[in-house]
Amino acid sequence: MTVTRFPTCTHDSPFHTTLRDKPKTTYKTNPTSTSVNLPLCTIRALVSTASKSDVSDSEDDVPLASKIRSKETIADDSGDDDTPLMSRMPAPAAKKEGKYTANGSSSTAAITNGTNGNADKRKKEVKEESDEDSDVPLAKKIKKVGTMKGKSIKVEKDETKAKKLSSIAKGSKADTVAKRGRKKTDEVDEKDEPKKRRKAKTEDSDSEEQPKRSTSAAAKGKRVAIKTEDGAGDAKRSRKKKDDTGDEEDDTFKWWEEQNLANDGTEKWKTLEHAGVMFPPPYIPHGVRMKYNDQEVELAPEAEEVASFFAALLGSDHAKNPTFQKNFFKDWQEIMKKSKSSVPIQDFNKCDFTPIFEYFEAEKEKKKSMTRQEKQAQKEEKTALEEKYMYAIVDGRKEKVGNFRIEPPGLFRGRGEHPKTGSLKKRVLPEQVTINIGESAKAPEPPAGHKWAKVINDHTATWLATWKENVNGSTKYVFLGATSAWKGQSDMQKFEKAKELKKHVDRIRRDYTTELKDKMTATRQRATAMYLIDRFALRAGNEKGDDEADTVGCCSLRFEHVTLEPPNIVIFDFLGKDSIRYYNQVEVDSQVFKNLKIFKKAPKGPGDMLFDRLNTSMLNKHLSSYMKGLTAKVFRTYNASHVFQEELRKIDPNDSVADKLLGYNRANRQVAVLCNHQRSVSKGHGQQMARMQDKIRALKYDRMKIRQSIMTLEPKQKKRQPELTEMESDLDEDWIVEYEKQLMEKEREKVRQKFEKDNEKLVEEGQKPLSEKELKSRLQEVDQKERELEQERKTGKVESKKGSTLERLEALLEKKTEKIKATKVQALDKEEGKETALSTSKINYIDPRISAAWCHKFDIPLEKVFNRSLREKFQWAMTIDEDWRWMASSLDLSANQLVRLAGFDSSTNQ
DNA sequence: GAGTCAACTTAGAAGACGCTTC
DNA sequence: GAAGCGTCTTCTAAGTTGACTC
Repeated sequence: MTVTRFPTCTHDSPFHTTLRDKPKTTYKTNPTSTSVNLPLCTIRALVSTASKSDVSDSEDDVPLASKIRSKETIADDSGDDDTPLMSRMPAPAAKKEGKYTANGSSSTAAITNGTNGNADKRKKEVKEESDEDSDVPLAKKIKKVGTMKGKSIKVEKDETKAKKLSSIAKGSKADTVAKRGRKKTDEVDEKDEPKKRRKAKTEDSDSEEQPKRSTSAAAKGKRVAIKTEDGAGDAKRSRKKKDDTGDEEDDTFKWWEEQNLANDGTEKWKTLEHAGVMFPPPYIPHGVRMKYNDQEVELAPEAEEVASFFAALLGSDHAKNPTFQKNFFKDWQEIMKKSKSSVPIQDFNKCDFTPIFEYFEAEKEKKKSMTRQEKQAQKEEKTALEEKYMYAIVDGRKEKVGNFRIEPPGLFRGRGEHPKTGSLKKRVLPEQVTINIGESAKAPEPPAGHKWAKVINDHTATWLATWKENVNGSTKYVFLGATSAWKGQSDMQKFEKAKELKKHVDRIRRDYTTELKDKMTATRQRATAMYLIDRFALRAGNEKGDDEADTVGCCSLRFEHVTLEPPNIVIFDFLGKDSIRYYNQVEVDSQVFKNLKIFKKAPKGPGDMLFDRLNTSMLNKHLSSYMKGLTAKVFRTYNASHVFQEELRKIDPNDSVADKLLGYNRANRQVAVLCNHQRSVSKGHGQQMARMQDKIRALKYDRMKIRQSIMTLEPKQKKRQPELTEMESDLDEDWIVEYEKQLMEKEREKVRQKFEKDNEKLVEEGQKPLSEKELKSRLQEVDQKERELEQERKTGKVESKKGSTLERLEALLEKKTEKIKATKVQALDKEEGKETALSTSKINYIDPRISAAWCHKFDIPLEKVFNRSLREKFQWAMTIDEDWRWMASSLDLSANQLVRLAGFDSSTNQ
């Protein structure tokens, strides 16, 4: 039995094999297999681990996974102090002794807390420097701060380089100065903190707001200090400078520079203006007749509209889904009852929607063939109609609205086995829509002849409009866009909360480990669930209704979702959010294994809840006793960001930018795998992979020929370099014969083309074209080459070109080997990435400040890791705190220290 | 404490867009 | 300039969480 784990992880990481809903047998494959058609788990493991050197060619025939494993073992044994959090989860004995404190954390703690050997000296230095700094005239300080603020990381590149050079020359003086500044602001922050608490208490008697205050204290404290110095607190709206990334100039409210952000969780705005929502255009009948029982049918416009919803999906998985078909047909018939069709439609199987489908296809083609100008005109027309809805004015600031369009009618595309998939989503009328707007603002006009359900002025809500959809009765909202202050603040608070968890996580782990053995079943269940959420990034798992898809999370796991294989292997196999399959085969703590065995014990059977004495609210209530606002969800954010930074630490600082980026993407991928973020495989993926595989084989063939040339030229090399005699993997006699045949065919084609081209040229120049005899002679040369190849195959001897030397051939061999490695990595990367979606983790789970700091540290242009949308969404992370960037540029901080300072390292746990 | 609901975040699919290659 | 492909954007489904009610 092979435990499927990520060989990359030097710890008992929560990485797992993640698979779509496919037959189980497909995945229970030996991960050490070398077959080209590697099982996904293996490929993932290979890619995530394979670095340039990992895809070592000299070990070509050794299973890659095995190679990686052995490497991993070495890494494991190295006693690396920087072992990530999860590996420091102690073995049971250590747990008993309460050895949860991270080993090797002293240096880290020292960096953060200033408690290492030189700490006192440093403290003194810092204090002196800090005092010194306090004498700097205010105007100068403002200037100093000002030059750092508001610039993109890339803009600062040269400045950073200069700083680095300067600090090398002056023994990191720049660094010391920067630290001095940080220390000073920290001190200010500390002094201010009790005041802030008092103020907060006065403002809000509800002490539950504490975490929000700590959030602002952590992140805004320094900002507050800076603000106090530069007196720019009233800069409600600052103009973003156009950076060299080509981004447009725009108005951005830099809320992260504000001192007094509305943070009490009640009032979100004082004034709010917007233009309401945009309704989809009314249906215009196309008049194309579908067929019923081979007969053309004339439908009333309402019925035609619904039929068209289905027709547009012909060929898709939805249209093939029997539940989808059934629900659509039922709702369509209801619509048809209201109007008359020329032929009564009773049986779905007799319906032929192809004519409508073809009509849509033709329309698509028409659109495609429009000229550039026509397309542009259409786009401008659309923008003109939408413009007024695109922005809202919140407290006098212009903010982008996210989804101002009312969802158009259509067929509900429920995922997985949603019982209501295919049901008709009816057209939303203004009478169903509630508008939320400021009292002083003019309420938007509803479409002519209509009125709004309600117009309200709820200052505690961040939605601009809401309505209820008819299929599931769920509430839909119009919110501001991701770049808005509301969303940004909420995002930042989320990451601050995750950072805060690091202060508590050791205690939480210690406690749940103890509670795994508790007498009370409910407590043991809770502890076991916490273990699973923490270790495998499972979602909380609310219970679901019968009218929803049967998906589960941790608390809602059932008997059949967990298989136990002694001594301590657990196989999870269930459908999670969006009906994405979660399959993971893991080793667990022996007590967890025992508990799961008990929770599955008879009379429980399929259909029974594993944690029958636990639910998400009980779990979250318990978690919040450790830290205000701590819920199951926070563990996902915490572990994702933590894993990400740990993976970044593995990147060699001396690597090229391209290699660093490869490392960055791999780190991102690890997080995506951890969180089970999947995507569907693109249509052409198989073909693309086959092409890449062909390319690798062709390169190996070339290398084989070079090796043979070396041995022919210098037979003694066989003894000196026995690997020269090794057969290339993936190449066999049959393949070589076929390949050479193809090669010669291509060669002949080239000769013919060249011959024709030569003749054309000659004719152009008024000369006599070459004779057919010449062509024949040239082709005979290819025939000769083919015979030589055959001979080489038989003898294994390859005559090298004139002037070839051993050195040259060896250089050529090395080059070819490098090329093979690079192509293999590329192929593995592609294969691994085929069903892993990186964007979800980047958008939602990884603290953008880690990326920003990393880019800054290694001079990587930010746009290489964040596209324009992300740069806008995460603006707060780029400019919020000088220290993040400053830390990144200081030379005496290692990459490891850097990421620790980014705040996601468990080794700083208290 | 179970049930319900509002309000928000997280998620993958699909469509749009733009770059590269032939 | 058409095709192929990857990336970005939009859309909306599907989660989580906390408040409220009984």
